[in-house]
Amino acid sequence: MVQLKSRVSPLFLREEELRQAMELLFYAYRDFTAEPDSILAKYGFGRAHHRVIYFVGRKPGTTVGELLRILKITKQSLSRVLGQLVREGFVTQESDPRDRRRRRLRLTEKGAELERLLTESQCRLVASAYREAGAQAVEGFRTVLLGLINEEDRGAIVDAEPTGN
Amino acid sequence: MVQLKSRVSPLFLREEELRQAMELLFYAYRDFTAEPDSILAKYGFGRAHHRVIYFVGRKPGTTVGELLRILKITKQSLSRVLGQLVREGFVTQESDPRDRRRRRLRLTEKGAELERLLTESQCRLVASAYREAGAQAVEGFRTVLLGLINEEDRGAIVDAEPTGN
DNA sequence: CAATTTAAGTCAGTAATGTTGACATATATG
DNA sequence: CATATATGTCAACATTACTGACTTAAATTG
Repeated sequence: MVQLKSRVSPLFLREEELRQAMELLFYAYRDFTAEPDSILAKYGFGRAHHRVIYFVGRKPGTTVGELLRILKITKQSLSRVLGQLVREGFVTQESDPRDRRRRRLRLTEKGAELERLLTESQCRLVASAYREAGAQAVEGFRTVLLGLINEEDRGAIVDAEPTGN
Repeated sequence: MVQLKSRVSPLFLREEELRQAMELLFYAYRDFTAEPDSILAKYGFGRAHHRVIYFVGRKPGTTVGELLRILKITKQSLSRVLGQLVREGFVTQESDPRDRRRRRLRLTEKGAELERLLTESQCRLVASAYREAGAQAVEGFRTVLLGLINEEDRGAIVDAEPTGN
């Protein structure tokens, strides 16, 4: 089969390989978000809330502008979701003392709890895939995904060291 | 730094590693869908249309039920998008002669053209990431992503051989 | 200091994508 | 014939995103 196909079209395997990558990304993302989505639904939240909770938890003190650059959505879209999270006591805002235009965002204890719930769920999935795949595969996974990401953002991910403020 | 942190919490690197995976998936998916999204916008379509066009193009003769299992959305959600694609001449439906309840879906030439446009865009991105990463990394990428996917669906991706009907 | 830029927020309208629930039709199968 | 299956449809609604126009407060710059 494979021999026949590659004789007919030498590009077949290559295209097949690339299409497989696309499908893997689709299915993986679909399943990667399924459990968090169902947890969030219990809180009346959606995937957008998850992203805010995740990135604020990941880097406490993030500003609104930073979130906008990460999420690549409009200020108005973020505002709705962030406003809900603040009103419902999952996230706090406080002016940065050095530049009081900036609002530093942080999770409340309630917010941190939800963040843990969501992250633990995804950690289990990723940890299991990592274990099954092995360290070398994990390295390849990271390399390829990094290559899919906009160059400007690559640094932010690799460097990411939670500074604690 | 790393030494200090891993002394403080031996689980630090592990959790850090898992969080990095989550972020890689988020950023990669964000950037992976960006270009198709902007192409689709010119046609008045969105990501949902892309998925239908992609999977119908990938496996001509797919039925509605099969699409529903792949996309994991409701019949009503699919119907809206699929209906548009049929009405606007991107997809055709014809009853399966053996089981005339089933509608076999296929791309029209117009649909195939759009599919190529979208897939080529993503192919370029994936091919570039694959080239930079190397064959071994690609293998790891596939292994890990496969591990993130629901077991039931894993087979479908690996086996996937377009039968041409 | 005055003018400008930056960070954030707000109001209004619109669109895409998804959901539930109820029901209809055609076809296949036991 | 009764039932199950595949598909389609109507209606109402929620979430997430968008554009455009404007405001406020604070920092920066000439």
